[in-house]
Amino acid sequence: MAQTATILRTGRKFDQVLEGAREVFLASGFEGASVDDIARAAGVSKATLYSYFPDKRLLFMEVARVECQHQADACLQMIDTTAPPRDVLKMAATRMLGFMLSEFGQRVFRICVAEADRFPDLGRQFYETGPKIVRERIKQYLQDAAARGEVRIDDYDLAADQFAELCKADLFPRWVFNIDPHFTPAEIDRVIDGAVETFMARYGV
Amino acid sequence: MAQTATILRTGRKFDQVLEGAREVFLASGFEGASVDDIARAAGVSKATLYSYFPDKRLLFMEVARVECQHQADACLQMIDTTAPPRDVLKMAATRMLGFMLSEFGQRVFRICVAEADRFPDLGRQFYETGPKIVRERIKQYLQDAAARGEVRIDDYDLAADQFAELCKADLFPRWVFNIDPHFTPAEIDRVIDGAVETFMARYGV
DNA sequence: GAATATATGAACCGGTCCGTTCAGTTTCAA
DNA sequence: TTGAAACTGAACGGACCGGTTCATATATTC
Repeated sequence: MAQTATILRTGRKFDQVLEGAREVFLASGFEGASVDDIARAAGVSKATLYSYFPDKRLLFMEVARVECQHQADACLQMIDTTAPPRDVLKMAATRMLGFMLSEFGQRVFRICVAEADRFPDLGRQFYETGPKIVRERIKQYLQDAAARGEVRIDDYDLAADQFAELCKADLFPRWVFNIDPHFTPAEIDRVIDGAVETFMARYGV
Repeated sequence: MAQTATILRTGRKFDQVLEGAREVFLASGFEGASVDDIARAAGVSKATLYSYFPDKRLLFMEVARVECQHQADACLQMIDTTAPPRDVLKMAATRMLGFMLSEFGQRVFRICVAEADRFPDLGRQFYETGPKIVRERIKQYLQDAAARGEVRIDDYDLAADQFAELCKADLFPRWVFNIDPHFTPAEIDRVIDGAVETFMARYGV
């Protein structure tokens, strides 16, 4: 009979399995990770693993779900939005790049892109629990700042997207294409300052 | 004895093999493409395929090499750089996005990201035969325009990178995260015009 | 301490895939 | 026409992988 293909959350070693899967999936992607590897990394027998998760795919989706949830939680801590625009933007840029350039952020991005065919919702889920939240925050801040007369913007959506993209100048191609994926603080500051400067040149009062 | 592991280019069906491999690799990536699929797509027996290429990996690398070469050739046709900056930038943006948003450009990008571990040089090769060439062209143009007093720029590298990133605002996240990867000309124009406007607000005289 | 739930590990199955082999066929040039 | 080079198709070995099974062992609960 068709057993309900859901996830069993009770049991002593559920968290071990999830943590091992997280580790191996992040390191090797979906296809590259074998279930035996995951069981070994989790310190658990394969039979135990399969007693919790009906198949590899659902295990992967659960790992992705939890990671996206963590990301969303981390995004909730925000910045002092009463400071001058240049300072707020600089803080926001620093935070965004901090995540984007982290080992973890890069791995997640790679997996989202690589598994886009196999898991069409993965990218969406990742975007909505991360970039989208940040984008909405920046947009909200820009609207408030405009009300205070600190900036003048016609298209808030585009402005927020532009700022996010400006922060990736130079850095993003370098790491995504594996050219020189090692950044000094000076290099990052150069990009952030340049992004703020360009953004304010267009939208500052 | 150790046969030299090089590629045999003579033979009637060499091009067929390469074309079949191109088709299947672009559609399915490296791991997703089976050698049997490629042989079938090429209309060639697997034995023939292996008489030309010592293994799947080298076949993939040769396909990537040829594609990157084509990309480099396509980049050589450039734009009328005597026009006003706004027009030149708009043309350049249209060309860049035309490639980036094309089915082919998107597939290549996905494969570069997905196979970054297996083929560390792939991303570099792709970058140097495409984005880098465009970047150098834009940089050169900006220097010429600055000499003509049309723009005022301190960091040409950063300016070129910023412009390229500005062109991706909104569009890039939407397709890379599979959110709404269908763009109307109006949406593209909005981004391009916004990119030119922001760029010129910062660097225009 | 007995009963029950949970975990083990090793073997196993069906499947896919890469790469090889080989006897037989087609192509092509001399 | 003849002979060598290129090609075919089908099969095969060996490796890996996802998922299952089961007899045994360990932990928990009453």
